[in-house]
Amino acid sequence: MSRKSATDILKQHGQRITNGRVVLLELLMKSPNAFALAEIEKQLSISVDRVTIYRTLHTFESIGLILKVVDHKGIGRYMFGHTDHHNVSTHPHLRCNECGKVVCLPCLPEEYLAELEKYDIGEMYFLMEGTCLECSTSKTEVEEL
Amino acid sequence: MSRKSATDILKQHGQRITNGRVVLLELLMKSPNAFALAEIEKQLSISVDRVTIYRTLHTFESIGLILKVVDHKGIGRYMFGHTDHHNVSTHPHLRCNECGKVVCLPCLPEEYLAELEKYDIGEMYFLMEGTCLECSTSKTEVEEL
DNA sequence: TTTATATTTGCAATGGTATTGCATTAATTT
DNA sequence: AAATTAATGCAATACCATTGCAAATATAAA
Repeated sequence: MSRKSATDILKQHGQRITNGRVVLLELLMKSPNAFALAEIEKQLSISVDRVTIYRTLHTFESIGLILKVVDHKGIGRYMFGHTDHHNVSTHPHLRCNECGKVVCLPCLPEEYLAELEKYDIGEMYFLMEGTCLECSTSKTEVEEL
Repeated sequence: MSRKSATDILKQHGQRITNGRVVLLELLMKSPNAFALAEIEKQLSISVDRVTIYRTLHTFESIGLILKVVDHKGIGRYMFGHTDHHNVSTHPHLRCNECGKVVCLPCLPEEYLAELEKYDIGEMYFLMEGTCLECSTSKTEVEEL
């Protein structure tokens, strides 16, 4: 019942297995962070060209493996998963400024979503930047010392 | 009971009155569009340097005259007003792909906002891109011809 | 009205993210 | 192992945005 390996997932989607792709997908899979390209480059265990990373991210996005969001500075961030709905409509996210993780927020109420149906929405950005519960707890503890 | 002029607004905020600032603010005031810099440059009646426009927009934003949002391509867009709450928390927006206008969506339900208070939210992006009611109505009419 | 001041402007240069073209390399198919 | 097809790396480029600095301009003070 262990999670599928990056390799298996790639095969399943008809992707070629290369070091770069596997390593990149593994990185994205092992953390709920929303990585910017610069962060990915630093954290990859092998050296992969910027361009290749971008192209691979686009591919992963197009086959629904990862979700791209644009943060408030206009920088693209990529995270594994979060693609269980065909869009993110009912599934807003919070990106934590402390730890970088992206946590899922509760779904918007049905009545509210019904309102939105009128608008033929293509792209939806419901990304917030704040402090996740974990980080705000540990901050409080430090302050109390 | 007519709306205040751009000049008056600027004075009221202790801003110096220059052609560029007045013309820029007038442009933003006369339309509910969320302008990107390229669009502003095209539509200004006088020539103003890119850098000056950016700096002026930042100033306007810092004094609460305009709101900046980042669209799904990572491009900054600026719109007059929409700053009646100290942030946009309860006040999501829809940017229309047809006409470029930004319309305000209904506030999020109280219960939902209460959920969000836990997260110490700094930035909130609830910007959608879709079709506003006006445009989707006129589209339907054309299709029906 | 003139002078002093503080802010705003424009230009040039720079930073940073993202993309395109193309020849090379590598993975899969036969 | 050869043929085929896809992925990679490099260099160049496109775009959005920002910084530094000297010149210009708006306001305040004399």
